[in-house]
Amino acid sequence: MTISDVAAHAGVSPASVSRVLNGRRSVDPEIVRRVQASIAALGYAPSMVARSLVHGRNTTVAMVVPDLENPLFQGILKGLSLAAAGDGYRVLVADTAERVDDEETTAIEARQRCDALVLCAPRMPEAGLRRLVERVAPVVVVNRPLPDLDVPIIGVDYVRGIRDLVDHLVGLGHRHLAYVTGPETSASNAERLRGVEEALALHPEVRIDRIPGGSRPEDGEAVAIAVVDAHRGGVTAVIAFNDLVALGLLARLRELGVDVPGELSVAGFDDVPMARYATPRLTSMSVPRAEIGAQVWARLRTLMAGGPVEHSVLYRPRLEVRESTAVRAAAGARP
Amino acid sequence: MTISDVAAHAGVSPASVSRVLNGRRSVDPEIVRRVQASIAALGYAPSMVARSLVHGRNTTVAMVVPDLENPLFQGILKGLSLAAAGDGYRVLVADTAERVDDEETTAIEARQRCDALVLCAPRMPEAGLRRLVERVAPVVVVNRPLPDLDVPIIGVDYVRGIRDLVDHLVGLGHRHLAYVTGPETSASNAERLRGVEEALALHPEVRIDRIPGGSRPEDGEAVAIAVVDAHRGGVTAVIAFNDLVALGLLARLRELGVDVPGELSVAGFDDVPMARYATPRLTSMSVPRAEIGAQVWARLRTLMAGGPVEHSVLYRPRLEVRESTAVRAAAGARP
DNA sequence: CTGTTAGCGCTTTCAT
DNA sequence: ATGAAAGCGCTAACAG
Repeated sequence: MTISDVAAHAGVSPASVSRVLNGRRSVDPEIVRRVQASIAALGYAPSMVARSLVHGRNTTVAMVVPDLENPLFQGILKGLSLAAAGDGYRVLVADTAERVDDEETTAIEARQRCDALVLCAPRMPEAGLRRLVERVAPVVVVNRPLPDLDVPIIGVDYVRGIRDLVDHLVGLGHRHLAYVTGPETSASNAERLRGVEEALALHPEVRIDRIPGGSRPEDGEAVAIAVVDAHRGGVTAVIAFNDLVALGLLARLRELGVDVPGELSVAGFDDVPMARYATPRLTSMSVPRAEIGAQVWARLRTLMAGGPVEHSVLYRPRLEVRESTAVRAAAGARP
Repeated sequence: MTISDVAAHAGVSPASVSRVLNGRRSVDPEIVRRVQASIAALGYAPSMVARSLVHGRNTTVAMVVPDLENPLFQGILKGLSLAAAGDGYRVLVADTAERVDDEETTAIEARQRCDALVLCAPRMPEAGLRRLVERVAPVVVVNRPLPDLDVPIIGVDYVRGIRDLVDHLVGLGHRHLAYVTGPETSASNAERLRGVEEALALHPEVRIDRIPGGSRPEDGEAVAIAVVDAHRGGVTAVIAFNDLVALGLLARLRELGVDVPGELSVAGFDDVPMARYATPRLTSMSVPRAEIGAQVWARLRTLMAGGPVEHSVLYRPRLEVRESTAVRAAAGARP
């Protein structure tokens, strides 16, 4: 069923059908009527593919993520998807299932199907990422600083976020903290660690231990024993790599009989939707997921329109104080 | 940059380039070498769109969901996306942002861009859904029973799930339960209500009140007061529409000083990833999200290959007993 | 205002 | 084994 069938049925030329389809105003109302009738009668639907070939674009963009189950990417995807839809674009998702080795191939393949690409690749080695980025333009990168590269980057200021979080904890009287690290190769973990360093420099009286963790709730549970040990060693507040880890940690700490925040304060990062329903409600650094998605779209759209590489943006996470962090108990207050 | 440019550069015909590109074996090794060299030299990448036009397919399928932030759809999307990727297909997502009125248009539009469609439309009126389904084939429907319609349906047996959950609670000694309802128009809420009815018929000694709720954590929080009232009225166990509601409810109940499961048992539905990290860990009915996505893909693939409408499947939720449900306290045990 | 014509970039007979 | 040529379904000049 093609545009010619409709044309034949309506007794006009394919061009006229095309005009009607595209709402060109310079068409005799009578023809418009006939064409529309034929379209309805035949149940015709235009081929977006053919149209794409002519126009040289898809009105589809791809987003590559390491894991669709991560609330951070979900939120960004949602924001991107909604913003793009506002301009008639759709989003194709490519989940690399955390397989860093497949990321480049996947990204290139996804890009070929679409007009532009959004890259979330927190673990890809920087050199490879740089090479890739040059190859798949127009592209916007999420959460990866790439100095001197001509690409819009929408990110989160993890360094500052961690500093602010440490400030909060220090303000509550804590002097001996612990940071449960994320995945070794995670770029945002590296930034958080820089945040830790900067906080240390700013607060000479403070100590921050590192406890190897991960990025999922299971990792948070697994690290609970180590956290308890650290607590025995004097740690009174712990910052988890992200909320998922914090939530897992919280669950396990409760089972281990640790009172949060009475004995130990716990904070997360990302402010996932569930953070505020945890027990106790989790203090976290909020990240504007949907807004990031929308900004990604804005950059992408400009790029696709042949516009300049717009300014990158770094969102400063906002502290959401809830119940899981509290003033340090007076020394010796613990039974 | 087209295939002809490569052909010119390599001094062969476009047809030969195409053959090389598609790995046809009947090509002189020397030509293969030259073409590959030219491709590399020119940095040529084939146009998937042109290829799609010729082949009449996209190798892309669309999935329409009411809300990308819902863990149920996220899991299905992930499963679908991975399974499809295994066959070289990608998934395009269309989030209708819960606007039921836009669903039909969105679905049709998304379908036009892709080779097939996955429809998650829990609130669309059945008549409209039936009409839509006929229009967008090949299509697979998720979580909506559509008797007598020639469409594969992958769903969850909510009726049975609720019955099993009630059985669990009754087995723990509870006789007066409450069900916090989901959205009025939700098809799966209707099924859960049927489950409630059947359970009632099976357990004449049991009573199940209905408390108007919703589908999100906020709804769970909002309904907490009503739940406490019901508890005063004798209810000892409550089933929430889903885990999100249960989690919100749990958080609020704790603040209201209600001991779960000591005074009141609480159960959810869906077994979202966070359920097992709640306080107390939430008893729930587990639903195989990723598996549903994979099955959806299997059906879709058969359909696209011109195969028959394969059998629909209904997954029976599995009871995950955790800490939030317990034996009913002896009468009068409450202080 | 409408129809004719020439592609968009690729694959695929069909000859050679 | 290779090339020429005819489309896939649509849009956009360009005539008329």
